[in-house]
Amino acid sequence: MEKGVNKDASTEEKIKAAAFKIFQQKGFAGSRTRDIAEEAGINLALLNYYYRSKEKLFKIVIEESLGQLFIQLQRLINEESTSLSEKIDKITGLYIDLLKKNPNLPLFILGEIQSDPEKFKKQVGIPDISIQEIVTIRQAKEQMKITGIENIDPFHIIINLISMTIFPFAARPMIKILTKWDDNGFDQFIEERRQLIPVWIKSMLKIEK
Amino acid sequence: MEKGVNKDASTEEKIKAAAFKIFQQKGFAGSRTRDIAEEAGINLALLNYYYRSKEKLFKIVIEESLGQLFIQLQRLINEESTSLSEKIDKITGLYIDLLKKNPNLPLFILGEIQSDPEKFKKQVGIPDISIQEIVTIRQAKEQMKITGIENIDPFHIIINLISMTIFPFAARPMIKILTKWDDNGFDQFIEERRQLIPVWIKSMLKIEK
DNA sequence: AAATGTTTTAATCAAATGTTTAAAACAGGT
DNA sequence: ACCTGTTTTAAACATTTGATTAAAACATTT
Repeated sequence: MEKGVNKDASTEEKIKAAAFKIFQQKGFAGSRTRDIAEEAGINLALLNYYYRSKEKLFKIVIEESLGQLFIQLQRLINEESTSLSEKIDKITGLYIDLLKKNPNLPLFILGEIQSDPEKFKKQVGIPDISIQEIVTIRQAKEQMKITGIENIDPFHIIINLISMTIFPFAARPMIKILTKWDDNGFDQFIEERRQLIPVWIKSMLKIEK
Repeated sequence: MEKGVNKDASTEEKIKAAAFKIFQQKGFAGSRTRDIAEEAGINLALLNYYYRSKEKLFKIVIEESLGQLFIQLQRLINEESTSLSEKIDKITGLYIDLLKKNPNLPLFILGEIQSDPEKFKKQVGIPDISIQEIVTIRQAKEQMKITGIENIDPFHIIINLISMTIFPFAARPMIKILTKWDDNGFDQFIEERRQLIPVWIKSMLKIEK
């Protein structure tokens, strides 16, 4: 076997997948390396053998989590051929698709930032994608020559889109408790929102103050 | 001194206040009893002397945190004299006022639910206040005899109100990183939203699908 | 099959951390 | 001044937990 390269990827992957799951569920401080090892079905020492330390493993999980979220987003926003209206549809859909696969992701990311903003800043290069989002909408605003929203910072609209899309996932456990829905009920609720959110956002762009 | 009653409330309060701060910032697992003791400026053993255990102290913090959030809300919603429009203004304002004082609160609560929903269910009686919110809007919907939203579950509107109000606080550290705002800039942003959110919500109630 | 490099395991270490203990300091009543 | 109950402190305890070690198991090459 080639030296030092192909170290049986399956074990390495198993650990990372387990770390993803546990970290997202419990956060960094709440996750024990033993839990991750057990979840991965491997010996505890292997975790350090492959990833050196809990911190390093965590950093990888954070980076890949954010990567999932931001890279796709960037690609979408930069498509110059698509209209603003279409972009709103697509961004909403993109978020929802991603979050349906990783419903714990938003709270995980936001929680870790809150618990230690400095560490986060160091570990992750600040993504300037969201800033591009602002630029996009700002341009579009002019393009559409809408009167009456001149005084509303388009950043509000972006935050609204993101809030209405992401927040229900962050609040999912609480919503499930309150409404007594099962996974299916929640899913249906989200699918309704997939259609509704773009309508609301577009109407906001037309509202005169 | 009277026996067993007035146990120098100041110490007990100091511990609780410190616990509030640390728990909300770091979460349960991320908080060390030593941190709390230091923050409170008291000897470590006093924490157990007054509150028996970290768990018990945590439970108190959770309960009072939720209390702040829900009790006021309930009072407001039950005011039969105020119109729906006014209620929307007031609920938005109430949330914002509360969150300006405790910006870490939403992420703290939601994060703890995510990390262990069962523990949370046990520790806190499920608040049925939010359900009343639903009822309120449902009634109002009929009152207003709005056509066209017959097929939109008013729960969506409530979630939108809550999302647009709470989420920016949950994302506050990230927003501050992205926009490079200081506390003041963020504050101004929120004050704009205090006025804007009710407008958006009311317009949603009028949108035909 | 011997040698060499890689992966896995069981056992152990050292530090962190929630909790307890025993004694001291303090306050109020007699 | 003494007693009694309360509050505070320093030290210690026991467990948890991230990390390491040394040896075993496995695979590949020669």
